[in-house]
Amino acid sequence: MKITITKIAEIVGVSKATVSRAINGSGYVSPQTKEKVLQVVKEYDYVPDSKAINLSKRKTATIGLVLPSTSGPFYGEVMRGVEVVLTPERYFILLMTFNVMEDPEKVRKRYISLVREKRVDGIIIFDPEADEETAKKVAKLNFPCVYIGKNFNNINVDTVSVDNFSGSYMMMDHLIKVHKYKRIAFLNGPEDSFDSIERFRGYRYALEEYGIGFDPKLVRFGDFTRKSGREICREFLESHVDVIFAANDEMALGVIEEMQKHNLVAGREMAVVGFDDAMWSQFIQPPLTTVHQPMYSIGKLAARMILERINTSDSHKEVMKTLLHTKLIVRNSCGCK
Amino acid sequence: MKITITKIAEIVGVSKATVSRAINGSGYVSPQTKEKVLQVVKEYDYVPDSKAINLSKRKTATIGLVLPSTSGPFYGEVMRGVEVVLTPERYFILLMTFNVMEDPEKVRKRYISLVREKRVDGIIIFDPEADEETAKKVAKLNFPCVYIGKNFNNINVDTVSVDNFSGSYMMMDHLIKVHKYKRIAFLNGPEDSFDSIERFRGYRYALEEYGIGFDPKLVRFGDFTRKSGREICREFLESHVDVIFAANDEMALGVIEEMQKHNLVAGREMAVVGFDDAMWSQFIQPPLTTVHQPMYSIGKLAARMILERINTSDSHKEVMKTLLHTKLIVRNSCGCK
DNA sequence: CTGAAAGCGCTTACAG
DNA sequence: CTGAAAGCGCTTACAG
Repeated sequence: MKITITKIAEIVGVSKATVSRAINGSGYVSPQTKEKVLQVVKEYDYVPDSKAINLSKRKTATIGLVLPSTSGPFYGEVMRGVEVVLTPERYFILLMTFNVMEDPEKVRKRYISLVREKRVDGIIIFDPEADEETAKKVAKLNFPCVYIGKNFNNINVDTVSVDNFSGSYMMMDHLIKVHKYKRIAFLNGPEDSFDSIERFRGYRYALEEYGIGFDPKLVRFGDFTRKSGREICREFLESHVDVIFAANDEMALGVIEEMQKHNLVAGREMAVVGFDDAMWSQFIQPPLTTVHQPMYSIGKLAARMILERINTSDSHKEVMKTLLHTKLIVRNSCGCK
Repeated sequence: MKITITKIAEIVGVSKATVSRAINGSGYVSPQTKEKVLQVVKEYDYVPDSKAINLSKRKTATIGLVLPSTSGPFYGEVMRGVEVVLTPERYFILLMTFNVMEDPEKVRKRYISLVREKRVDGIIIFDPEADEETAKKVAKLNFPCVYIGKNFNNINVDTVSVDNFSGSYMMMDHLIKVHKYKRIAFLNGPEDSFDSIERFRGYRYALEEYGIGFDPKLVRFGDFTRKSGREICREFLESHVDVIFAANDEMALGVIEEMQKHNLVAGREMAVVGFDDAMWSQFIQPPLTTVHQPMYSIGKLAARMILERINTSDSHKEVMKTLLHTKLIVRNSCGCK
């Protein structure tokens, strides 16, 4: 036998409205009535049904969080950041990832439904492969939403991402100023990856800045996997470069592994650096010099932006495009001791 | 101006009931009416509000998932397993972790509220530190729920966990049979950890089985951290043991690091093995021999059990206590090449 | 095959 | 300070 607010009201001998007010501390209730109500509530162990509250209040107190996967190097940090700001505000997190369905487009449809069905009050989307088409659809929903990792410049949607350009530049700065490297190879990521493009831009910019000629022969496209790191490493082995700057840690790891196979050690015969500061990057031999991405901060910021959107009724505040700084992590693979 | 089922009904010129039936494919609707309805639905881009559906159907189509943290070594795998079975069944996942609040008891209250408020249809709880008190409370709710990693034997709640005992035994079997080690130190976890207890039990059992005397001096309690691995390693350095079997990978890593400091390499001067198969355990030097826990399978199984509970109305099926097998991962730190 | 009506379990103006 | 009533936006017997 289910116990509802109606029942409590009957037992106490007041109206549902009063019970509601007593429980929520909203509106006036005489201390005596309030006490009586609260006592019966406790006695019957009554807890309001959130489904009814949600419908009545037209909100769900939950935020959707879409991630590329759960097991990746830093998605956990994003989650943590999101949680840290959302939990104290009494929001719940609805998780959705790409690591389940074959077709990413299905996931995109699914996260769009999430908001169209009003199952969440806002949504944080980390979808590195999202196309502008999708982003436009999302923007059109006119709903609290922030994209992580893509700053769709010409689309009217909030974003928070990392300054890949300056991160890459900082790394180059270290390689050139501290190590005096000249022949710096760049192991790029996929051509259409926004991150890759920015990191490559940082590479080129630094080259120019320091008056080192850009040599297209020193650039190769990989696909962010360890395997492509290995393969491309082989190609570079003969061309006598000072350092391979891989656009992510996975590929850097591949390079290091390939070198080991040839009895070469990274940081001695040739330096190797990465980007991401993956969890394991400090554990490999030699520990990897890389660029740390502030995933935790990203999560926190994204969550704050969502709350901001939810709480400001002015449905047309200007779009927020935020950029966070990276941090250079110097370990040993660059040649430092 | 919000578009609801009532509006659609008006436009088409039928009742809400019919619209509902047409959309959901429930009950009879003439093909003509159905088509008309669906067309207007499309035209106005109507999507039913899930909050209303939830209330009306008295369910939420979401499952709570409680995890110790998001960034840990294998929680991502649990999530993935859970998602893989829940997503095709059209369930959503509400995530809650311990990595946010100072006080774990608060989180426990929070996840209990989750079900009391009926915000979810079922809940999967991975809470290694949960006491019996909490488990009893949860059991009393009489609600689809499964605990991961604790098999509260005398409590009426579904559980799925890993067979730590046999995992530990397998490791011992390898150390003794393959490597002929005799002086096997055990670096235990916290005394009150259920996992530790079982792993220690496997250790002792194997010793007995192989007629190796149990030497209490070869057992130390750590706290599952890298730091305690380092500290305890020092104590063992003089006592000339063949191998240190750490109750988890973190501590094994600590041991290896401490050895390095003394210019000792794990697997040569002294073997070191762990338990967990943490993400990075294959990357460290030497790669760690350890016991793999099937976290992905655990996630899948837990999710299946929840669905089972939800779908069988017989509210009193017998309690399910499942145990999954671990797998020995032989790498090099045990002395294997 | 379709509609009127009750119901899901709350909240919240409004009136007193 | 409190209650009656409308409303949130659906679903689902029930009757026809």
